[in-house]
Amino acid sequence: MATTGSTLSIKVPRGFDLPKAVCSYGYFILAPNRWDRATRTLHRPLHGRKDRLIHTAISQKQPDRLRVACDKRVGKPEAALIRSQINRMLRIDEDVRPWHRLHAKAKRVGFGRLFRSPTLFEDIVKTITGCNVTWPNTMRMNALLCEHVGKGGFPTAGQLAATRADTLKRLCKVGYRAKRIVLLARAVTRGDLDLNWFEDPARTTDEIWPQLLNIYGIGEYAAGNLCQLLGRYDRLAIDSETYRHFRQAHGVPTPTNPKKLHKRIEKYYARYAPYQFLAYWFELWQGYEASVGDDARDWDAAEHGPSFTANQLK
DNA sequence: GGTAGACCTGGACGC
DNA sequence: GCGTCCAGGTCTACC
Repeated sequence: MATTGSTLSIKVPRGFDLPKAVCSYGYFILAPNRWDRATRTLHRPLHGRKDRLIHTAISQKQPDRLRVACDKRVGKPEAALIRSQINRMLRIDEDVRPWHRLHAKAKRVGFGRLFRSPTLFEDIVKTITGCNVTWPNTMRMNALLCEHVGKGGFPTAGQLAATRADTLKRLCKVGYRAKRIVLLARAVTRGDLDLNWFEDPARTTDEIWPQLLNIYGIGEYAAGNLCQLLGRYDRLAIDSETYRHFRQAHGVPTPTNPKKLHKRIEKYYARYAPYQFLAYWFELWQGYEASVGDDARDWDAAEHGPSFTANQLK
């Protein structure tokens, strides 16, 4: 880190644990995030004023605050931008107490904050790159998006809107997803799709759900995943991996009709309402850790990344 | 409303 | 080395 940079401090609530907040959802493995397991530091380029890239190193030396080392000098307005993005990624402001009252085991191990991206736009693109593809391929697409379009950071909507779908397909190997990503980026930059609308806590999940499905390329699984990324855990994101997990964890035989299993899964997790997704993800994540044989905080992206796929865990 | 096929890529496998 | 098949979620055309 250059000596000409700035260091910021972010206050965190009691019990906040940076490694647990980071290593809680697969997106922490995706570029441009980089988790240094030896130093328990998250390295992440963020966008400052006028979209300039600021490389940050986020660590927790004290229980009540995070230390953010920036490679550039940042003024007050830019520091606020950086803080707000880190706040979103780590869900620092989210109140996990109601969830912990409902799930004693999750409380005991400090599980409750799921890692996400600094912007909803990035979360949507990451969700699209996670659909209909194995996890190592998702890792590759995100790395190539950052390398070829984002100039090292995650591409902004403006950068992606200015890219042709053919170019994206060729350089970033995103396949048919290229058109979906470019259309999304152009809708955002034109103002046709207001992402702030989705972040408004006053909206109900029932209001948000059909609007998510209206986004080209977002189906039921992706919409469910985006709901949890928006802090709404009352919808599940059911995919082939959910089926695999539920069958294994709950001793359910492979059904002849997947729709019946779908309903059974929804019925089972309804007991944790409105935190169905957290309850599901808690089970799944513990299963991953048991399978890998390591605490998620000690995972290495290259070594453990390929484990995140139903086929590998059968 | 339900369903089959296309969309892409990387990896596994057989030859 | 080449061809074929498979996994993965969403969209579209068709019945």
